[in-house]
Amino acid sequence: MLKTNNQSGGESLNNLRRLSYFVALYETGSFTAAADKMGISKAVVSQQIARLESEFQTTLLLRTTRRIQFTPIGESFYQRCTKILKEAEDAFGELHRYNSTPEGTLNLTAPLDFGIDRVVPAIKLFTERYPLCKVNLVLEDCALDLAKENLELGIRVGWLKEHNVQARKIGDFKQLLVASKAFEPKVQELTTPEQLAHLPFIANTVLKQPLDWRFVSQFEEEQLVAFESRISMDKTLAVKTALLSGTGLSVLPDYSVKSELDAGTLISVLPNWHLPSGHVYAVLPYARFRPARINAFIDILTAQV
Amino acid sequence: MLKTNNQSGGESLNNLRRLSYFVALYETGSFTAAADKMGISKAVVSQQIARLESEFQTTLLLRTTRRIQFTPIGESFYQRCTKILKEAEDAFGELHRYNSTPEGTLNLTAPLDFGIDRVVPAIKLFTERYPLCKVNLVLEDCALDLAKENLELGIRVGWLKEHNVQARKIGDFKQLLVASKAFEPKVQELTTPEQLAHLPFIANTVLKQPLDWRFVSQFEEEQLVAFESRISMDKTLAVKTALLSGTGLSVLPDYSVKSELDAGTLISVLPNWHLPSGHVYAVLPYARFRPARINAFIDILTAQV
DNA sequence: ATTGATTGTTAGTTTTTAACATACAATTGA
DNA sequence: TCAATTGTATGTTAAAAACTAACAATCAAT
Repeated sequence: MLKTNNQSGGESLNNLRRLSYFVALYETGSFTAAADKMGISKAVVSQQIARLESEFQTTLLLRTTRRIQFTPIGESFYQRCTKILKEAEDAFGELHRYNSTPEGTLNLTAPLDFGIDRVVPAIKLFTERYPLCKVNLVLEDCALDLAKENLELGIRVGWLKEHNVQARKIGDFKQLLVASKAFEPKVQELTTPEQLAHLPFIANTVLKQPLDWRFVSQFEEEQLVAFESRISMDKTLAVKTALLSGTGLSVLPDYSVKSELDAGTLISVLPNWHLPSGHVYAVLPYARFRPARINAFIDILTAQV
Repeated sequence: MLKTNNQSGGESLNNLRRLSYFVALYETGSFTAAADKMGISKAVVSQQIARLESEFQTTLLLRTTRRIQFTPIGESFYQRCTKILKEAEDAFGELHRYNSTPEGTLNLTAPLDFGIDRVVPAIKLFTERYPLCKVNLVLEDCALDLAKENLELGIRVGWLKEHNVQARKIGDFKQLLVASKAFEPKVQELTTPEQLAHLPFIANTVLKQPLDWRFVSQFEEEQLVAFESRISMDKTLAVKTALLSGTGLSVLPDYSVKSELDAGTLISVLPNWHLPSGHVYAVLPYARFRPARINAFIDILTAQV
């Protein structure tokens, strides 16, 4: 078997221990004190630091028997090491806390429509399962700054644009062309998207391109349709209300119209032609500590989506 | 000896190796492929991941013989782990690069006065020692946003206010009350700072409180003096020029007036009373890769300060 | 100047950990 | 159903990392 070690740091990358020793050494300022702090013998600290230096052919600190002095590269290395250790602690801490009981107030944000259709039911389950938890939900279609708004969790639907956050995909959704049952006679015999262009279309301005849609048939056939609309609105829920009253056609996410399709008050138009699907993401701020309630809630929401 | 393990992550914190295995497993999606990638046998990957899970009593992934599926906590743990590994690689990479030849253009910023007095000479040495390096110095008294301005290094004098940067102290400075030699007769016989209040004082508005100064005598005696000034300016160099022409007294950093004090064109007023001293910092953006030239320059500058 | 305590390093030994090779059971696609 | 491939379990070997104890270098106090 060919050995292909992709770790660019070389062998030493394997030893987080040495980083801890080095950090302890820096923070105590003495080999003896560092050894005490780590609960090992000072010989080990000396040996491991020496190995660290020899492997990289670098002097991290100058030693006299009475005092140690860090070189600039030693200082710099320390800065990076503490950061790494803190993050490693956090990562393990999260694993550790994960099984502990969630408590406290979960602050989260979600888009209006997805929030109402999916997050609210998840919140119900969440508060039932975890009696010590409260929830504060901020419903906004725009992507709020999590750090600034003091939010622990954001749900994003569609396509991610943010940086400075960690994102995890928690589900997918389809986009469906739907209309009220009243339109059934008009659309029943349609076979291709081209024939739709003249029908009354409601533009959902939450989307970047509310009028241009790419349809793909079950046979991979592609058709671009540019709708014209005399009505546009900036909330998906408002569009749905308009559709229900028979105002026209529009594209809505599946989670938003599932119950109406089941009940038959809305119908799927050209069900054999598919529109681009999107994803649902949980975004998390780069926070040091992540309370158990956050993962607990994501688990519940993921199971629902 | 009492074992006081301060590492909150427990024993597992010591094993960065397991993190690499877990990351490889996640990224390849198979134990066999992960083992190949790491150049070890698949038995090791299986064992180490299992140990990771058992130590934290957490399920990171669900295995079937044909497919593995990560749990939400597994996803979350992966996100943190990749970040940690990238940073560890960078830290070791910096050690590794440190001994390589600096090259490229060093982009840095420094305050006007400190820049001219200290950084410019360091640049001379730097470019002499490293012929492959160029330097672009931005002299600004305000703390520029390193990331935004595409700067690799910032020198900050006084007191740090920034976040989102790494800072290293590279020196100290004293603040000195000085005046032109012409003032010598007037100030020679003064003994306490109180007696200074009526002398003409030039306010350096780079400082937050240019007029209020706390003097401490060699006997730890403390005196607060509130100067009044009819002249204020916002550049330390301009203040010095004004002082040299005998306009009045002011407080200047030691590095700025060393040569004038040596030459006798400026004199130290009440040399037995000390003003608060400050520090010089090198601040670095949180960048992944840090070229060798940066540490090389800091080394030279530190030796100078 | 000498002592004495304390520091960091070194050497030899023991313990712990991780690696390997192999065999095994489970699942899936043909 | 069969063959191939997956992840796991086992016993063994190799390599770290730990300890103890002795050592040389330094500083403070006499």
